[in-house]
Amino acid sequence: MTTPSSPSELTDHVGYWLRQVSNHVSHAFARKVEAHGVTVAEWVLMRQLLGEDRLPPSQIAERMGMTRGAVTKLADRLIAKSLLVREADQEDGRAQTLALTPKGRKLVPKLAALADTNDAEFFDHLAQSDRTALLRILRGIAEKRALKSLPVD
Amino acid sequence: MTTPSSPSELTDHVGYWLRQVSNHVSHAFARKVEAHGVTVAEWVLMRQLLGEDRLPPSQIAERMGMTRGAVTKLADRLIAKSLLVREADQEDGRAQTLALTPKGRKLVPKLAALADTNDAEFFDHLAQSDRTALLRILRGIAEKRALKSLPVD
DNA sequence: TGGACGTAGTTTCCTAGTCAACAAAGTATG
DNA sequence: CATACTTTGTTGACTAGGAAACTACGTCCA
Repeated sequence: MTTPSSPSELTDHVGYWLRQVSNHVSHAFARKVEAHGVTVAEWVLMRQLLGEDRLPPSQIAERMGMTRGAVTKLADRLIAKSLLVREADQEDGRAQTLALTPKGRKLVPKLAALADTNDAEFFDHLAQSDRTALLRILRGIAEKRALKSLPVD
Repeated sequence: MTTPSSPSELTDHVGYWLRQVSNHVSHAFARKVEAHGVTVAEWVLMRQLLGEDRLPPSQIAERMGMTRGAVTKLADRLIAKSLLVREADQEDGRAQTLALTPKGRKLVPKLAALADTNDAEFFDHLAQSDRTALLRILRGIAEKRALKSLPVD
């Protein structure tokens, strides 16, 4: 070839569009929850705890795909907002455990409603079949990845 | 209802899986390009410039969905690595213009190859129809958003 | 033509992560 | 049972980006 055969366009990649849309969605959601004084990461952490009632930070870090250091600081912020409590584990002297405060527990459903709204805003206009396909494909990829071990990020 | 009717699960939301997969993909790509001493954002900026030869930072900011401040710093880093040059615009005394150095121009195709690899790694296993559908759906959403104006993020 | 306004880019301050070093506690082994 | 290794969580140094203040230049118009 005489011309250097131009490299693939950014927009040729599925990953490009994925990031584009994902950032949009997350950003829009961030704007919604900030009215309640929390961030997306804070919401995700709180949501984890609603199911479990109490979890060690290490578990949360793993589920959220963050480092333990990040969870420490994230928890600090939530504690400062009185949405979370940190208690020493009785059995293991190293371990801590995180749990929602009543205030925190009360806030989660409101945030969940915002999450529903946000999701609807971006995906409800899709044909039912597309919605289903999208979810199936994404879950498939996520699962495939999870098997290949590695921090979820 | 007697029970507080549990709020929707995180995993009910398309947005959740989108973020999950998007973060995976970007993170994997980040690990690949860091071998060449650049970040994903740096790659995207450089890729923009390959097509255009020279662009004002404001344009780049808009295309990348970043603030102009962020582009200033991003450009600073690339300049420090001798991959980019910043020159004052002749016509407009306020304006600057960014362009790849020869070194930068030489690097882009290598990074593009990594982007191809990365994309293949995550999406090539999909059925052709799923791949097409995914791309179509994502583009559709991105486009719909773009129309609703707003910074791409 | 000079003053108000708009625009381009930079800078400062702040937030939220990572990574790596660490302390404290648990576990396993010679 | 003492000592090495592992694991839990925290901390500090650093990075990347956003928001808003700021500078410098351009444009408009009375």
